[in-house]
Amino acid sequence: MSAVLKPLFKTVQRHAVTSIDVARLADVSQSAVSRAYTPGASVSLDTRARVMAAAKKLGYRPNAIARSLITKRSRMIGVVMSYLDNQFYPLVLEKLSQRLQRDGYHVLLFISDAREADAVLAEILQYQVDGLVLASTSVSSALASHCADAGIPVVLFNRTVRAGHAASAVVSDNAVGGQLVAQHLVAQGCTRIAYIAGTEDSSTNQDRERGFREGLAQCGMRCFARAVGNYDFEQAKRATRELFVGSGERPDAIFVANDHMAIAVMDTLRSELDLRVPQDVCVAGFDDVPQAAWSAYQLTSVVQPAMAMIDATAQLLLDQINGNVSQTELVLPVSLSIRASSVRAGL
Amino acid sequence: MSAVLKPLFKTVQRHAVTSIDVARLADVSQSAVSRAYTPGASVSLDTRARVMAAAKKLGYRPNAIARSLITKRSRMIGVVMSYLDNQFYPLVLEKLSQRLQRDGYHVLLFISDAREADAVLAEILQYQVDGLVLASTSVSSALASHCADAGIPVVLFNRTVRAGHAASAVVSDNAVGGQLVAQHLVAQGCTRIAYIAGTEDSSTNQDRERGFREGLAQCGMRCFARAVGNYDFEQAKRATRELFVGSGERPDAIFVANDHMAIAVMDTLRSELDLRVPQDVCVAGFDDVPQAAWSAYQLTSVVQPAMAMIDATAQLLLDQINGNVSQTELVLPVSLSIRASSVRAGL
DNA sequence: GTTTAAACTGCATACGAATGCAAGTAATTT
DNA sequence: AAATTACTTGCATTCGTATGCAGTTTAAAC
Repeated sequence: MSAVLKPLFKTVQRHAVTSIDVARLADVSQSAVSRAYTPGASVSLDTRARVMAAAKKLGYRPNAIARSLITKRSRMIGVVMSYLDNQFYPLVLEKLSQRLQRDGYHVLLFISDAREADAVLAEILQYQVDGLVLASTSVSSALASHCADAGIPVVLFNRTVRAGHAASAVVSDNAVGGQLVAQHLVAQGCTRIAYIAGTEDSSTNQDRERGFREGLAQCGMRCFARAVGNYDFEQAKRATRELFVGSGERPDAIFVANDHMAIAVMDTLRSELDLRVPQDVCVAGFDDVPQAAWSAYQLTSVVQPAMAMIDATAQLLLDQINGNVSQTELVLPVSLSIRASSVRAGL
Repeated sequence: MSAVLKPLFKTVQRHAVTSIDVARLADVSQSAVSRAYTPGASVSLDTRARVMAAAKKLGYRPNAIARSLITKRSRMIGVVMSYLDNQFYPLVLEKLSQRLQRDGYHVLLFISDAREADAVLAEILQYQVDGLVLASTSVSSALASHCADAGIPVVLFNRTVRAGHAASAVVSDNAVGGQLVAQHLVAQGCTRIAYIAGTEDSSTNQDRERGFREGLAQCGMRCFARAVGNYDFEQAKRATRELFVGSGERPDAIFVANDHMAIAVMDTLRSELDLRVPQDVCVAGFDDVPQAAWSAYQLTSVVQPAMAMIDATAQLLLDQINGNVSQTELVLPVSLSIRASSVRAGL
C-alpha cells in the first residue's frame, strides 16, 4: 500500500569483498583464495572447499579488473559497428556475443559512424580489449592495420582491407553472390537490369558490383542503369525514383546491394510507382535478412552464411589471441535464395 | 604482386607504454603524467604540454583497467538484452550506446535468455560495471533488486519490477497504449476484437492487455478472443491461425502486443488465410518499429517514446552513479500512430 | 624586501588479484 | 629408517595509475 521509504541515501560504496576478506574467514592466505579460483592451480580439495564456503558466505566475486591488470588479459572483445538499422548487424551482434560468451569473453560495444571512428578507437584501446571485431564499414583501413600493428588481434567482419594494409578478415563471397544474381535475372528473361549501389567505397559494394557485372558480361549483357543508395533506406527510395524517372526505357530488374535497401526499393516500386514485383520489375537483394522471407516481400536474396562467418570470426580472433595463428582472409561461400520477387510467372 | 611475408610470428606482447615511460621521456614524475590526463588536476601548462608531447611520441594511452582499479569506476555500463530480432531493441541499443558514449561510458553487452540470466549476471558483476540496464524481460525481479542491494545502480528498461522489489525503471505508458488501441478499433466499427499476447509474465504484456481490456470495457465491449504469441514471430503466426480456426464467428480486429508479432500476424492473415487488412481484419501493434511504416504493412501502432526513454534511462543511471538520486519509476506518455492497417474505408 | 598565499611537483602508498620462489608436509621409494 | 619425490602453502612482489601529503617554487600582497 504505502510506499516503503527506502533505507537511506546510499552513498556508501558497498565495501567490496576482497580475496583478503575471504582468506581471513577461511583461515588461509590470499594466494590460496586466488588459486582456488584458478583452474589447474595447486590447491588441495580441502582448501578449495573452505575458500568457496567462505566466499559464498561473504558473497565474494573475483574482481575481473584487478585480474586483468596482472594477467594482461581483459577477456573483453571490442566490437565496432555503425548503425543497427540494417537487421543483418543486430543478428550478427547477437550471435557473436553469444559465441564469445561461450569462451568466456564479453563484448564491449562501440557504435560509431565514420566521423568519430578514430576517436572511438582510441577509447577502445584504453580498455585493453583482447581483440577487436570491426564490422563497421566506416573504420578506415589504416586504422585497422594500425591496431594490428599495435599487437592487438583484429578481425574485419564483412569487409576487407585495402591492399598494403594488414588485418584478418572474414567475408562472404560477395563477387560470386553478385554473379549468381546476374545469372538468375538473365535466366528470368530480364534484359534491362539495373544496379543500386551501397556505399561506394565499401569493399562489399565493390565486390558485389564487380561480380554482378562480370556475371552480366558472361551472358553478353551490360548493366542497364545504376544509382547509389549508400546502404540507406531513404536514399534507396530516392535511387529507385531516379531509375524510373523520364520517359525512356525503364529497367525490368534491379539488383540492390543489400536487403535493407531492396525492401525500400520494393516499397517504392509498388506504392509510389505503381509497378508490380516481379511482373513489371524483378528485384534481388543481398544478405538474406529475416525480412526478406516475409510474405509481403518474398525477396530473392544472396544468402550470407552468417553463422559460419561469426564462428570463423570468433575462432580467428581467439586463435590470434592465443598466438596460434597469423593473419588470414577467409572467404565463405554464398548461395542464392530464390523467392517470388524475381520469378517471372512465364518460366 | 607477390604477397609480402609478414615480419615474424608476433608472440611478443607489445611492451605496453606506461605512464612511467612517458614520465621518463618528459623528465617529470609519474604523478605528473597522471595529472596531465586528469582534468582539473594541479599541473602547469608547461608540464602538461611536455607530457603530451612525450606521450604522443611514444604512443601512450592511459590504461583504463589500471585506472578503474584505483578509482573504483570502470566507466562501463552493463546492458542485458534477450534477443535482438525484435527491431525495437537494436535501435534502443544503438541509441543508448551513443548516449552513454557522450558521457564517457561504454556498453558491456550481455545477451541472455531466461535460462542463463543468473549466471550471466554473476559475470557482469565481476567486471565492476558502474551501472546496469536490464532490457531483457527474462531477468528475474529478484535478481534486479539483488543488484540494487549490492549497491550497483540498476535501471530496468521497458519493464517494471514486481512489488516488493526495488529498482528504478523506465517504461512507457503501456496501459494507456492498450486503451488507445481499444478506443481506436471500436471507433473503426470493429466489434469482435481479439488480442494476441506477448510473454505472459512480462509487465509490458500485462499492462498492455489490462489497458486494452479497460478501454474495451469503457466502450461496453469485451475482448472477443485471445491467443498467445510470446513475442515470437513464429508463435504469432500460430496464434493467428488459432484465432481463425473453426467455422464460428471470426475476429474482425486484432490488437497484437508488439509490432514484431503484428507483422507476422498480417503476413499470416494475407497470405495464408487470404484475408484483407484492414477490410476483413484490422490490425494494430505496439512499439512503432521502423517496419510498421513500411508500405507493405502500414501498421497502426502505439508509439513508444524511444528517445525519451533512452535519455531518461541514461540520466537516471548517471544520477544514481553520482549519488544524486534514489530509485524512481518513470512512465513516459505514448501516442497512437494510425495507419492503413486499421482504418476502415467506410469512415 | 619580507610575509603570505597560491600553484606545482615528487614521494610513497594503495587498489585487488596472480604468481615465482622457498619452505613445509605428506606420500613414495630404496 | 633414510632419502627422494610430489603436493600444498604462504610470502613478497607485480601489474599501471591515482592521490594524500609534504616540500618547493612562484606570484601576490603588504
